[in-house]
Amino acid sequence: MKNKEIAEIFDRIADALEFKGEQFFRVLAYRKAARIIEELTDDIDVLNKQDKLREIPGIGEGIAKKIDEFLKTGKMKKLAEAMQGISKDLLELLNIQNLGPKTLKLTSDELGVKNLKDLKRVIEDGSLTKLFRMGEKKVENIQKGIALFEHGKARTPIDRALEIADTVVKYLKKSRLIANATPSGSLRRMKETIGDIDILVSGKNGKKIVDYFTKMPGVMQVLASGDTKGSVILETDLEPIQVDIRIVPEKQYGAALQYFTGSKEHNVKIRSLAKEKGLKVSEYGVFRDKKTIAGKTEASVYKVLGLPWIPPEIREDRGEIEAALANKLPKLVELEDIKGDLHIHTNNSDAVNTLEEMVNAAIKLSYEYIAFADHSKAAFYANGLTEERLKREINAIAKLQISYNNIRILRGIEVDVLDSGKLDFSDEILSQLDVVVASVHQGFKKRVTERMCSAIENPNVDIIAHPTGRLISRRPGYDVNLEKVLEYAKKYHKIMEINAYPDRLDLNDIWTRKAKEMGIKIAINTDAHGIADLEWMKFGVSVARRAWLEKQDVVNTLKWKDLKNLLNIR
DNA sequence: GCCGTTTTCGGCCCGACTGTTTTCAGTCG
Repeated sequence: MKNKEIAEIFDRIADALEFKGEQFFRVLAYRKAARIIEELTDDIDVLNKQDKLREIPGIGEGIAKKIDEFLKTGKMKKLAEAMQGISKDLLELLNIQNLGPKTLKLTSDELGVKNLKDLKRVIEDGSLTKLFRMGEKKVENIQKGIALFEHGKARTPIDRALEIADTVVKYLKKSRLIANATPSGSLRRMKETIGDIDILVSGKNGKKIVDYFTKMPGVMQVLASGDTKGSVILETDLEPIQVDIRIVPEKQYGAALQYFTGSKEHNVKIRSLAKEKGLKVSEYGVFRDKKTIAGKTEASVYKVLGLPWIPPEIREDRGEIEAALANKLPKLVELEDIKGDLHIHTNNSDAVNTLEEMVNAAIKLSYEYIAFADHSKAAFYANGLTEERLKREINAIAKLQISYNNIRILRGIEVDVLDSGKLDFSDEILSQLDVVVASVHQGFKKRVTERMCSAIENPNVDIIAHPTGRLISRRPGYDVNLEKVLEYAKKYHKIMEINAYPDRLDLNDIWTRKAKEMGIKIAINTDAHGIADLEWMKFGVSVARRAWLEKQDVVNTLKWKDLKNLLNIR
């Protein structure tokens, strides 16, 4: 698929045009196109051949033509034209905080800056300070931006970000000045990784609150501190992270929460919808002329626009506003709907807890069932089970089940899909199990699509685990044609997994939604290697919610007797 | 560049903070 490549080209064009001072909205159009194409699950080449590109909102005549040009010739004239006289190295510098397109253009025109090295040089020799509207402070801020840029501003995984946000909220709430504090932004939308942590605060004395905030333990640097806004870089035991707070009066909390939760794209659409109705939406409320007509609660903001409240997880401008207008919002699956976990490890392979300890932990979560899926023998690095040890585990589970009548303990395996495409255990053994979870753990570049498809064809296989194998910010995932794998899953009625391990979250939101649209059932599993990991279920549910999944799309929301039928368990 | 039951032209979300200025431009979210 050329989707990613094309999205990157449009982003590059947007950068170049922005740098050159092209009309803001034209730049925006390219950025929007890039985002849409990046999120597309269909092959752009196929869409183009079917002449369907123009049906996608945000892709018009101009962009469609450029895509066609690129797919046919491998080139795009517009890119070469936009890049005329500038280099990739120069545009990279736009990622430096406090250095925007205007300033970069000026340094390039006046001082001949072409790359990071040049930029550092003009700071060193003092020539940057001499530019129009440039002063010492601005240069200092650009230097700080460079430091962050060089450090590589990594995005923080959702689980870590939640912990940090929790610490900040606790600190804030200790102050009497503060009535309320809520994590918002991408954190509230439960994106898989978080850039900055945004926290909305209500209280009366903004200035004092910001002061208190910037004095929090661990603050390395204060980026901004005004009457209603504060921004700091916070030291953590991993990477430093930016934390922003925004202070509003109690009666504007809903409007501010709506605004601060985003996404930006969602808000742009909400605000333009308001405009059509002669209203104005800002973080201070919804206004008709100068009169406030909503804003105390988030629901009130949506209501005056004629919309039901929209759950934060789907506020990405991926059709949620249109669905809300048509009163067709999904009733999203919730953590409380989950009745079991179908992918759990024990100390029989590479995990820390025993069968019984895991069973007891599952009972505490009020689960009706759990399935043990230890590794198979090919996963020797994970102390995978041999046939003999699997048999022993099966017997142990049978024994355990006798003393636990309030939970069903399912006999399963996470069986490796071998390089040949065969499974690591014979059909005879697999057929004795309640749940077979198949996954690829090796040979990431060896015909992964074909191997997965042949695993799906095996009648003993129930679930395909972590279908792309990606590890967030660490490993891109297998070389796999997911579209084809999903088609097979659909054909053979197999279940696809959302692996809730925070570094995996695999399938992701976009592909899970695609799977749902194809009518494929999903299992949300933690892949727990210890009791504490069972809590990861909430991250998996968040992915499901971001993918618009409803309770009936997720197999482990089923009652035991229904799951039993689905899996044909004796 | 995209888009359209007010438009095929003229809009396109809205505001805070900072630094460098004497009223505003640039950056960010």
